[in-house]
Amino acid sequence: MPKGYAMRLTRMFLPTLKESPADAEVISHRLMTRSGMIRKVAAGIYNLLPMGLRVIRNVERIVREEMTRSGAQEVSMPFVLPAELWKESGRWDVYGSELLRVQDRHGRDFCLGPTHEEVVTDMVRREVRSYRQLPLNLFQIQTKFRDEIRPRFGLMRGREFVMKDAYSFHSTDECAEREYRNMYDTYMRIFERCGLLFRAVEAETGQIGGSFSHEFMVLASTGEDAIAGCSSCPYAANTERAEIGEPVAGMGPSPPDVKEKAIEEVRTPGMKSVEEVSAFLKVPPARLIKTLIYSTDKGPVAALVAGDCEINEAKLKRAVGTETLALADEKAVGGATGAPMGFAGPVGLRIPLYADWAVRDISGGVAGANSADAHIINVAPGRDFKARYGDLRAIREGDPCPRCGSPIEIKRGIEVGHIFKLGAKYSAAMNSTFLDENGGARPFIMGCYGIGIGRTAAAAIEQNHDAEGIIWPRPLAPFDCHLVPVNVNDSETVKASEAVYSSLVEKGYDVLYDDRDERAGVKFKDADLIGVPVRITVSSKTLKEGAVEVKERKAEGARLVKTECLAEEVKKILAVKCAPGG
RNA sequence: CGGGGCGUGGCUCAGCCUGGUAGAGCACCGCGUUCGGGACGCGGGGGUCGGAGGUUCAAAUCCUCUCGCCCCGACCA
Repeated sequence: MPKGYAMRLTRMFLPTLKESPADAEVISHRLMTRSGMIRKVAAGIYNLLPMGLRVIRNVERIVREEMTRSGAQEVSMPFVLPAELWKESGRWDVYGSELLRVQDRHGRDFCLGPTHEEVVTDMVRREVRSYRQLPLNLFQIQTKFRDEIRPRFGLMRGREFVMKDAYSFHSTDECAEREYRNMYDTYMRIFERCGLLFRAVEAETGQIGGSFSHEFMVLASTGEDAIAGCSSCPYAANTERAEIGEPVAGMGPSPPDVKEKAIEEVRTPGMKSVEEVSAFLKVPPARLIKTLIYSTDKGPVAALVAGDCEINEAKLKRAVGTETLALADEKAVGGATGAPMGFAGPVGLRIPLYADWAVRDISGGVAGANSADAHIINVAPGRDFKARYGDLRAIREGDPCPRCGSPIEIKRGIEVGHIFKLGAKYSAAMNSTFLDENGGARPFIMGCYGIGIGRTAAAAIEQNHDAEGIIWPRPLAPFDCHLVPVNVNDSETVKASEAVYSSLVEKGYDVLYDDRDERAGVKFKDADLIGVPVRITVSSKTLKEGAVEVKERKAEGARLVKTECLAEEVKKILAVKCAPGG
């Protein structure tokens, strides 16, 4: 077995902090800063100090090994990318201000790479001519730059960040889907090896595009994403994506005894929000027909949802079949409804109406009257307006699972990985083709697969910490053992500590040796903060019994272990959940 | 991009309203005591108060501009 990494704390560049900097609001950011892993250089841009880099390298190593094992090949593409490629794919204009653009001395346009579909597509189209050279999966672990509107949360959401991105090229859909499943399985292995609690969920494709995708979410209460999971079957999806089945007719929110009456206009001065109208007219929110006007590339449309529901814009976008979708501004609302914002309703509207299933079952509904300060009551969908019905609302806790009908649970997660089946989106746009069996030119079918390296490390902390500090899962831990001599002025203690130090390193463990002349309390606090899985405390007290103290970071108490049994004990502790090859 | 807030020693912050010689805690250096959960005493070093301009006898403090950073919002009428 190769020797482990030995480090004395008196020699290590490890500035720990008692207090956390004022700008760190999430726990991983605070703990990474306090434990001397990272330091901020500018908004969303960080230095990685030795302790932080060791963790990042651990994530990278696992990702690299599993990607390679799955058949992907590592490459390295540039960080500064020429504008031409981005203009060719069309994204130079649509990516927006997240794309940091720069010019060289000749005034030529470049950008800092936020992702590498264009470059890899260009690379492959230059070299790959035949279906015989396919499939191909190329990955890199590399720095990206996205000029986020609001960088925050340390490594969780920086502007500059390290990402593993992989791109696969195929001659057929079936082959691309096979690779998608291969990557899905690979990602499962990667995050399992990282020792994280996570879930793979169906996801929206967003800016990258493509036909379907999954996100890999580390479960943590502080996560930025909400995920919907079935309480009894494996269905799980990002709430942006999660489907809701068509409800059985007659099971709507309205009481069945509401009599069908003719519509009637009522004055509702200044009552715009669902809450105001509901309270004013004494009608439950579920009987309001919330009408939202959207501007799309197919012109204005109206979206109808029950007053107690939230619209899901991704679903609306799909239903309308539009590329762009944005809530209409005051002017556009006026143009479509003839009324100021807050009084739109479906009755008499001359633009396409898209309605959520739940609206169909409303009787005695209330909606805007399309004139200022007025609503209409006794609205009956079907009688008073016609709309295209579908699943348009955001999923909620307790909604039925679209697969099995059991109640949905909402949990929070941190997106650490995302896989996409892209299809021919980029290859077609960039005229990137190969020759098939019949000698015909066809665009590559592509997939792309990303993992946020730094975010994975941050997510591990969000998921594994306590009031004292980080509790590293062993595979990501910067060290295996944290060796603490209680008093470095006691020669017996030092002698025993040095012996433990060299013997554990000799056996292949990475050992952090706190040889500082500090009080025990200071060393213990730092040890808890840094979160190395095993702490070994050496003191004259226990040495009298020929023993040292072993404490697992994640466990409560410590126990005495005879020095001659220490190696065996450490091996036993670290073997639990020890990753293959790690 | 809109709103709000903050820039004072390496870190966390007070001082600003009401202008008058720049402070505390932590960290750092020295000496001593202490030594298993962020010790104590004594002594010490370190800050053009983000930058520029203005008002004033006098500006960290008031005014203007500027830069940086942080928070909220920028989809639910």
